[in-house]
Amino acid sequence: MRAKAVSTVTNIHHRALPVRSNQLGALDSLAVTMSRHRGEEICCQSCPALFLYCVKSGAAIRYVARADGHRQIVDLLFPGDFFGFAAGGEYDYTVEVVVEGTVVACYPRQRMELLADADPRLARELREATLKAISRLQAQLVIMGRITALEKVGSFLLEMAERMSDGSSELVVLPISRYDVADYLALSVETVSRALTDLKHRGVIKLCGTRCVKIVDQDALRGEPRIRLLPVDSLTS
Amino acid sequence: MRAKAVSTVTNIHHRALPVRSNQLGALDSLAVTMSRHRGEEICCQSCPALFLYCVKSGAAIRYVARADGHRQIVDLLFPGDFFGFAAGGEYDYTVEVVVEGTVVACYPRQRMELLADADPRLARELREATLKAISRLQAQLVIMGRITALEKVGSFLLEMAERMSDGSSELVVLPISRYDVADYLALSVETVSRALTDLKHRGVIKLCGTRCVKIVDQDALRGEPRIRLLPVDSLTS
DNA sequence: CGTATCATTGAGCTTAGTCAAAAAGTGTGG
DNA sequence: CCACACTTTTTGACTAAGCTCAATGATACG
Repeated sequence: MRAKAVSTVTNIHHRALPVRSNQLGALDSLAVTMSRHRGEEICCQSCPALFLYCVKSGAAIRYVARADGHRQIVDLLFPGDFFGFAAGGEYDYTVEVVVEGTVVACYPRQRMELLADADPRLARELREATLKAISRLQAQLVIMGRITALEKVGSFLLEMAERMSDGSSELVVLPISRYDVADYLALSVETVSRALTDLKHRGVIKLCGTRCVKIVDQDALRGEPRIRLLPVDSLTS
Repeated sequence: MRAKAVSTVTNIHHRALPVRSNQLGALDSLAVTMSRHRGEEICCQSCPALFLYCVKSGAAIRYVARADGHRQIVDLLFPGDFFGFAAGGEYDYTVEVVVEGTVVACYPRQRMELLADADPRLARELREATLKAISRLQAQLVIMGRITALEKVGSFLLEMAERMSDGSSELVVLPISRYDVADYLALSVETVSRALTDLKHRGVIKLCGTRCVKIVDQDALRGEPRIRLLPVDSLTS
């Protein structure tokens, strides 16, 4: 519930760079790649939506700031993830880099739209990226719908495991702080911390360093059988 | 938390119908319009995503069913709203009609994509519809991030006021039951009910029939100053 | 008019938020 | 390399918001 401070430096690289040609090959000509420091904003709420972006390396969070100071993180952005979509003329969210040296590709919207008109292949790729953004949002919405904090944190870890270490690697390195997790899951920092230690005590996960989680019992996390907090006993550590 | 039963009848109209040519004029030729009964499914989780849809009249809910029986409603669909987007080959949600006689336009995805390749105008309209879907999801995510039940229900009412009676009309007719609202906001039915009566007691809204809400104090609902439940006093009704 | 669904209300209990403080990292500069 | 400051994380105690169970009213529908 506590907001974070933000600095605003710039550091642009005007080269075509070693962008692993994942998607949007058709867009590479338009791309301006830049590297940002931790805490810097890529785009911010109420600013004209001039660019579409794609994370090339590192990580960023996308959040909506409310008047009461609350910050709801609505998306976590990892390499390959696009952001910068806007229904109106301006962004209704802020994107902030959370990993030092995060690299982002920027595509000027106007020119991109024009290109898309002429190039169906590009238009399709664009659609594909948009659909993935929708998927992320829906997945997050489902997590938010979970009842207990333990379930929320559990499914969060699973999601991270899927998205980060692309595969079934059970080792998850969290790129964001407990505060960020809290603002992502709409929980308090304390509850996030407690949920993690609780999961550790249950033997569902192992904590190898504060930001490193090893998933031991994946089924327990997926566990639909309503996971609740503090079973009064079963503290094995 | 209680799931709802579902019937499955069909009732298709193969005519171009009085579809108010809002968007996707370019798509009308592909449209198959159909009318559905309350409780019927338009598309369902794990089914091949063959169509894109647009609500023409009535209302529908889009939800994700979890293994534990919990149903998380992720989107409310009103006239003009598109749905049926899918990142993979199949839907990862179910759409169910909640208003008797809801009319939906169906667009075969394959043919639509082909048409979009040739017609940039259509492609743009499609993108526009997708962006609106993203907006709805994000808005919902922000509501879900609210802390108290009163805030959730409050912002829900505001959202409904904006989307339904397109304008600043303070009279909102809820097309969905308290159960649906509960599954939409991840609250229990009882809490939703209590929140509404609480808002009524505070004089923020008026209830003219169970499904009809008149918003009296819009600012109080928007009220970022943390709204909490049961102030111990101030029961004026 | 009866039945089923929907909505409201009450009582008790549990979870998670809040306040507070300690502990563990992290980074900086002497 | 260590001391110091700062941030992040964890833990504890307390409180209260919301869930559960249960029952009653209201509505809709056949």
